[in-house]
Amino acid sequence: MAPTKRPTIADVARSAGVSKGAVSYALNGLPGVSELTRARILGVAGDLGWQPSSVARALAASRAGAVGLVIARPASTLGVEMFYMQLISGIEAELAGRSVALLLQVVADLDAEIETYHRWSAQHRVDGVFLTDIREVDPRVGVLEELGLPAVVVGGKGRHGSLPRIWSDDALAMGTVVRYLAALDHRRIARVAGRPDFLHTQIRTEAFHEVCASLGITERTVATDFSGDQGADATRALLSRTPRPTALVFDNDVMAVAGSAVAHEMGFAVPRDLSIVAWDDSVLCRLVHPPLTALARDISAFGRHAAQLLLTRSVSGVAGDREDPPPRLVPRGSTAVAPA
Amino acid sequence: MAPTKRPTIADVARSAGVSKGAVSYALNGLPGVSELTRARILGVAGDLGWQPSSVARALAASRAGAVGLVIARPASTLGVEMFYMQLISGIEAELAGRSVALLLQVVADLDAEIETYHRWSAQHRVDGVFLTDIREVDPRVGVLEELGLPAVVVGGKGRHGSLPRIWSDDALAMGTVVRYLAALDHRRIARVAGRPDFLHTQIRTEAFHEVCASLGITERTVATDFSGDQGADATRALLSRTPRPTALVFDNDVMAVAGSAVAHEMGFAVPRDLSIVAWDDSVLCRLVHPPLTALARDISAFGRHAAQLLLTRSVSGVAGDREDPPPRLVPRGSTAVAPA
DNA sequence: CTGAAAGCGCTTACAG
DNA sequence: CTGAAAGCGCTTACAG
Repeated sequence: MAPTKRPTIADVARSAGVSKGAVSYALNGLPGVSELTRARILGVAGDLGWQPSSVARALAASRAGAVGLVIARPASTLGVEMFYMQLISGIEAELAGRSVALLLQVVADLDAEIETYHRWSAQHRVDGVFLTDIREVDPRVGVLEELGLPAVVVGGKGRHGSLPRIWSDDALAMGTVVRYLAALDHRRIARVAGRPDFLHTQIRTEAFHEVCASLGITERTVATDFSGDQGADATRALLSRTPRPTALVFDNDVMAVAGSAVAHEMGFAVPRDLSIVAWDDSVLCRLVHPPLTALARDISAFGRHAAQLLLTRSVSGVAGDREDPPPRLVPRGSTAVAPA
Repeated sequence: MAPTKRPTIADVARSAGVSKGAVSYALNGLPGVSELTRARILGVAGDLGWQPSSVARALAASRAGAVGLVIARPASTLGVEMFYMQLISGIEAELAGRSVALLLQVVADLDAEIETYHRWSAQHRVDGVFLTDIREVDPRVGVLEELGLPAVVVGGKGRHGSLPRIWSDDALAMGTVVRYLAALDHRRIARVAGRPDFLHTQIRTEAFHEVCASLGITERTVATDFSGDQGADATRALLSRTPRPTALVFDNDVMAVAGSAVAHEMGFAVPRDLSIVAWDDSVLCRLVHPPLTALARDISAFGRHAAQLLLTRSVSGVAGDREDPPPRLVPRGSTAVAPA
C-alpha cells in the first residue's frame, strides 16, 4: 500500500479559504489572525490530518527541532548504561510533549565527541546538546561556545564558561556515607573511584578526604576507569594491604558488584568482614547477594530537568542553573558493624 | 563569540564560477559535470568549509537523513540496557560514515511506539526504523507497511509481512546449551524465560522443549517479564519444587545474576548444587561470583548489519534477509557436573 | 486582523 | 557536459 500524500499548509489554506501565512500563524498560536479564523483553520488542519514537516519548519525557522546527546565511552567501560538509559528516558519525557527529537551518538573518545559537535552544528542538526562527564578543565566548553551551540552541563557543579548546569550535591552525600560507616565503627575506609579527570570524581574524592580527616578515619582512594575489571583489580589491591580497610565505597554499581565478588573470592564475607557501599543505586544493587547499600537518586528526573534547562536555553538564549536533591543513602545487606 | 555564518552552495557556486546545480551534482558525485569542474568545485567547497545543511537537503530530496529506534519498555524492565547500548553503538558505527543520524525514543509500551511511528512518518523525521522485540503476530508490521516507512526486524526470524529481517539462530544455540548440560549429567533442567509474547522467547522455548525431549531430560519453562525481580521469583519457585532442577537457563544476564543470588539465599551452592547459564553474555556475567557461563554474541556487529540492511532498504527499496552467527557458549564457573 | 511574497539551502527535471 | 528555474513545506517581515 502506497503512503498517502501528506497535506501541507497550502492544502489547509485552500480548504479554509485563507492564505498560507494565516495558516502558519494560526497553527503556531501567533497573533495575526482572529480567534474565529484560528479555530476554523485548526479544525480544517485536524480534519485533513495535517502534521508539520519537521524539515520544512527547521529550514524556514532555522531551528532543527532536535537536541543531541553524545556519549563518549571506550568499549571497555561498560556499566554506565543504567545511568544513561535512565537519563535518556527522563530527557525524552520532557522532549516528547514539545515534539523535539533526541539525536544520540555513541563515540569512542572526547575528540570524536567534539567532531560530532562540529558536524551537528555545521549541518544544523540540533538546537542544543547535553554535556556529560564534565572535566574540571573541559575542551568541549570552549568548542561549544565558539560554535554558538547551546548546551547544558549535566552533573557538573563548578564553572564551565557560560554554560548553565544541573547537578546534585555529591559532597553532601559523601559526608552522609562516611558518617554512617563511622557510626558502624569503621576506622579504615577505602574508596574505589572513577576517572580522576572527571569533575564529579574529584568532588567526591575531595569530600571523602575531608570528612574522613574530620572524623579521624584512615582513608585511601584508588582511581579506575569505571570498568568492572579495574574495580575488581582495585579491590584486590586494597584488600591485600595490612591493615586492610573494613569498608569500601565504590563510584558505580558495576564496580561495587565486581568488588563484592572479589571479596568473596578472597575469603572475606560481606558484610561481616567487609562493608560495601555503591554509588548510583540500580536494579543490580538490589539483585546481587548480599544486596548492596547504595546511593540512590532520581536520574530520570535529572534528565527531565536537564531537558527543561536546555530547551529554555536554546529558545530564550538564557537559563539559570539548577540543583537537584542530593543522592539518598539506601542501606541494605552489604553494610554492618566493623569487625573487631 | 557569534557563530560565523555558514557557506551555502550559492557561495560555493559564486566562488567557483558555476551554477548552484553544478555544485550540487559535483558534491553528490552525480554525472552532469566534468571531472575537472568537479575537482575545482570540491576544492572551493573545502576551502570555504562548506557542509551540507541536513534540513535543506532533507526538504529538497524528501529524505530525512535519519533513522529511528524506539525502545518500548516499562520502567520496571531494566536489565536490557546492555543489549540496547551495544546494538546502538553498532548501528552508529555504520551510520556515522554515511552521515545519517539516529533518532532514539524510549516509550512505555507498544501503543506509544506505534504512535511514534505515526508522528515520525507524518513529520518526515526518519527514512526508516529498526523493529526490536518482535512478536509472533505484531501490530507494528502492518502499521509500518501502511505508512510506507521502511523498516527492518532486528532479531526476528519468521514472517513479518514484507519487512526484511536479521537474526541469529537461537534454536541452535539452545541445543548447544542443553547438550552441554546433559553431558554434565544434568537430567532436570529448568528455564527462566522472558516475555512469552516475544518471538525470540518462543523460539527458544520450543527449541528447549524439543532438545530436552530428544535427550529424555525433564524440563520446565517459567515465563517472566525479563526483570530481575521476576527472575528471582521464578528461581525461588523452581528451587522449591521436589525434585528440584539441577540446572537453570536464564533468558538474560540480569535474571541470571538475580537467580544466582536467590540460590545463595536458599543455601544452594553454585555450581556444586546448581548450574546456571545466562543468555546474552555481558560484563555482569564475568564480574559476579561465580562468573556465569553464558551465551555470547557480537551484538555490536548485529547492529552494524541491521543498519546496513535498513539503509539498503530505504535507498533501494529492497533488501534481503541476513543471518548472523549463532550465540557461542562461553563456559565459566557457574556450571559443573550435576549433584549425585 | 489579513494577504501576497520572499526566502530558508538544497535537489532535480528540463532545456540548451 | 552545463545553466537557469522550479520546487520541497514551511516562516516571517512587509504592505495593506
